Amino acid sequence: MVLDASSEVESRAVRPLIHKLERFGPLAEPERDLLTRLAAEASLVAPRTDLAHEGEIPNCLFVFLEGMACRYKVRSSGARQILAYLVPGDFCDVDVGLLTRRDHAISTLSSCRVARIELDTLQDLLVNQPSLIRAMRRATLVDDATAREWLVNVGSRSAIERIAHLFLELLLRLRAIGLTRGDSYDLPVSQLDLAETTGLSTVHVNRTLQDLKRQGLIELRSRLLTIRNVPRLVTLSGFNPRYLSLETVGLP
Amino acid sequence: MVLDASSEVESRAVRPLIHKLERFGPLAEPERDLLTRLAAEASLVAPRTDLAHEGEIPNCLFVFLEGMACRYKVRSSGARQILAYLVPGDFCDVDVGLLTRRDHAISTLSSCRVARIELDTLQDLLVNQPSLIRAMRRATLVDDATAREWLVNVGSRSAIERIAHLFLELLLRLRAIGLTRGDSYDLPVSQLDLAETTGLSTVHVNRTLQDLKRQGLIELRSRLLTIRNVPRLVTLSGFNPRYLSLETVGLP
DNA sequence: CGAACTTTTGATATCACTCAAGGGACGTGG
DNA sequence: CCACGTCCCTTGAGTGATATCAAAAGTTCG
Repeated sequence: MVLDASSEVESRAVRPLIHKLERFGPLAEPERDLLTRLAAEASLVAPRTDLAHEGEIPNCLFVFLEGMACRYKVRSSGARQILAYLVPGDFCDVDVGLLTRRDHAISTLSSCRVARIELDTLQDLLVNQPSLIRAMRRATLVDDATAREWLVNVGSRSAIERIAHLFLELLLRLRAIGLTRGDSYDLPVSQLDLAETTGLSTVHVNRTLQDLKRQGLIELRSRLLTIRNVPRLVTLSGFNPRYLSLETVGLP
Repeated sequence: MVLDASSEVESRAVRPLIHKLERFGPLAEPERDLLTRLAAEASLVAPRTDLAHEGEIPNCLFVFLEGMACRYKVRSSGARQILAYLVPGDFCDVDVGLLTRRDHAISTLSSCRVARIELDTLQDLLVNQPSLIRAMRRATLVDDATAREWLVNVGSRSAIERIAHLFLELLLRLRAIGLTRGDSYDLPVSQLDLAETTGLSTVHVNRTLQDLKRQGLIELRSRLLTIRNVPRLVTLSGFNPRYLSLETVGLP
């Protein structure tokens, strides 16, 4: 079977997802085929595009194959709080069908490749692909644990610790799906995004990044982040990777 | 059938749970019986007792029938962050069987009545009580939404807003299970607990509470909280109850 | 009645915010 | 290819909200 150029891209794009789900148990051939077919129907979405709005009645599950996206809420004051980062292999809300209205919005940060699973299809999976669904539920439990760690982050860490912790989390999550080179990875987000993630002002994020650079802990230029000293960053932020359930990836 | 005094207490204790689950669809008689039998085996747990520890391999699901408990994490520095409050009718982790290790601990705040569902039993429910499990999953989605709102709380609200928001959330959650009298409810937590919940220091919590009292917004004496002016507290904290999915309860 | 915990107060320190403005970088259109 | 707009990043100065430290006062409970 010969693949043309565009379907090659699509079949490559599904790898992070399969990679991720197989951490929770092997997938059968039909399941992998199913996911590959899914990826073939994914579409490209521009940066800063809302995929789902707060208050909306949800009608599909999103699967992220490329790029970076986020969940967020906006307060009546206009302040935005980013609640989670979505990286390739991540998806939103297996139990979306049980939801009446969304309590938060979902938006791309960079340009993204995103697949959608309609409610009908999902209903079918729930009945006929129990092992796939089980893997997805496990992945959701990790997402929940990550949300809790974020609460610890903004609730009890200093500015420099928050940012260091976030950078280490992303290092491990991206490494787990093969999207790092050494201790470097693409971080296609602005300092405003980081501020809205960590509950800091943009000015303070800027100064804290400079601090991290001055200490020789990171490099960050044109949206490429390099962690220069992982162990010191781990110590600084009190990072304990257990919540990510990524034993196989590990820190150097 | 005659109930003795102690089983009367137990059958009363299950009401919040049934109340809560029935918000997501009616329960069949056998399901209610099942829950009532469950409650009959609940035990009393002293205040400040850990029910589950971080790092542990979980072996049961907890169901809270009376009192107040919490999820929390402790940082290596010793700082504790409370992640969620558990009130009567709440339970922990339907998918607990898929978990390898707990990423956080669970502890009582006040004395509590707690039932346990062993993994075997839960496995059975998952197969044989789909509508009960569906109701429980819906409840879990609300818990997730609540966790997100807490992230907004500590990430972007001021001290007074955080505390006001927390008090309103608890007012609605407790009202939904019939544990308020007017705008008053038992809040069996110390100011240290509130500090660890909101990411503030105890001293600042104390001063912020005084501020709320001085403004005539709340009264708080011997662990009984009365909200004196709900509308003003709503405005102050930017409280939007939608995330709780409690349309039926409402704010005055 | 004493020990342990919790709440309260005062004084001081600091981390992070706000406001304001300047300096890239990048894309678009003339 | 330059001019211009729009983001985004950076810097400075001043302020403010919240933390820390220390100790007193109140509460609970054996």
